[in-house]
Amino acid sequence: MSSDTTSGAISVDVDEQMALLRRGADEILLESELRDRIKAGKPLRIKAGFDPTAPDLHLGHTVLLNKMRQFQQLGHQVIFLIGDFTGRIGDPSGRNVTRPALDDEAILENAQTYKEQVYKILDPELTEVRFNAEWFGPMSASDLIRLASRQTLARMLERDDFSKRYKEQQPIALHEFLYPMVQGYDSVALECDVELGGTDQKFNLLMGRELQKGNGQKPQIVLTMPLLEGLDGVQKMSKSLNNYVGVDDEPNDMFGKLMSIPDSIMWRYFELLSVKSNEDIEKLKQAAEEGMNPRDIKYELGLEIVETYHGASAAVAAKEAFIQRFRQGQLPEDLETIEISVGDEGRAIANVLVDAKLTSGTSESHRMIKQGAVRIDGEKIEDGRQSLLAGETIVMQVGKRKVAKVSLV
RNA sequence: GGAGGGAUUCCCGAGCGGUCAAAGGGGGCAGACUGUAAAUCUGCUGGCUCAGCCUUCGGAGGUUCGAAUCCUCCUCCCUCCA
Repeated sequence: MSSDTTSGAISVDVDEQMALLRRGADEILLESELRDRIKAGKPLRIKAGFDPTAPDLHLGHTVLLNKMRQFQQLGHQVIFLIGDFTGRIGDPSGRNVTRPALDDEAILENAQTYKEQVYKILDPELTEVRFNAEWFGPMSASDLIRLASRQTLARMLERDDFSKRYKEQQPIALHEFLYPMVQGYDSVALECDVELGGTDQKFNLLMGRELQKGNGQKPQIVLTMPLLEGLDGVQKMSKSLNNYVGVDDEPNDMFGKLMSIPDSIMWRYFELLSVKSNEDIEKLKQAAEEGMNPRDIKYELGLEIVETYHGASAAVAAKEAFIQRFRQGQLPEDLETIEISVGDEGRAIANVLVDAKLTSGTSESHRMIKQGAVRIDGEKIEDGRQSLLAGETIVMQVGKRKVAKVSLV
């Protein structure tokens, strides 16, 4: 990233800045305010808060980080706020039950993981990492009550999930009302110009505007980003749905997972995750219309993302490995040999498959064999009861994705 | 405190006392095809010493030749009334 950006002078044209910042955004409130502030030419203070609940990030989380990076590219100051204080409260957003609070140790640990991971995307020079316990820790009860006095019950119930729970007579703990106020107060403490968040955070982000107004500050601009769909292309990316690409995934795995997204959502991935310019993405779309294979467009996506987390050479290697493995049906190169003991009598194939962790049980082994998915040294196996004897080293495959080199002893 | 309803295989959700390893959907996996681990089509989806056997239907007992289906008690969840 080239940077004389810290000087405060921003050279990029206002329209161009707006086009980049608008990309993928769900809403900008108010867009005219953002334009005015950018036009003023001073670096803006951009905040995004992260609850230290997720031990590690997946690409869904990086949608926000990517938007933050764009602001940095344009020379603005980004604040990565770790909600260590608010993490103790638990965020009710989109939940219908009260979340458990985290303990101190977990918070510290998670915060550390964040710091390690985000600098793969953000420019450390232009990133301010803050913890909100900094100002809430010393806050007195009277300060907090004073803060709470600014809001009303009616205002709180404007929020969908609160009003829904209220109507359905579900419990809403009082402390949950504090969360939006506390988050909003973060913006006051940091004097933010812009706050980023997911669409589900809109209410909290708007609260920041109100509290800033009440404290004589210019209200922040709110920019919401959509939630990224997971590998299935439908549901939001999440660990529990197992449709995610983890920031720490191995290069080959990461590349492969990205290749498996439905073609229909690949542009969305570009829009929300890619560091490519709008023009470059436009060019790719053009090429697609002219008949470029969607697979090759996804290669571009995979290359870029693997490069971000593992470096350029790993990205190229991952792509090569993918082509060899799945397009040409070759075996992966760096296969480790595992030793499996078969005893004097030999051991049935169904069992060796389990020993090699290729199947989860002999029932599955037999099932796979019945379906024609099992090969040994390239030859299809018909009978799982057949015994393998010691002495040989063989390559066992189950389906296209599971392979093991096995030394029988 | 009172009155009802429910707990089923990864998830949702059917289930007449026998023909239920349990419908259907989702998810997952596999095969075919391909432009890719896209799309589409087909199949599989409790375990095992696998053409046979064994263990499942909240938990513990009971009735019966036989129970996911009937009875008793227990645990948890939901709805309504006070």
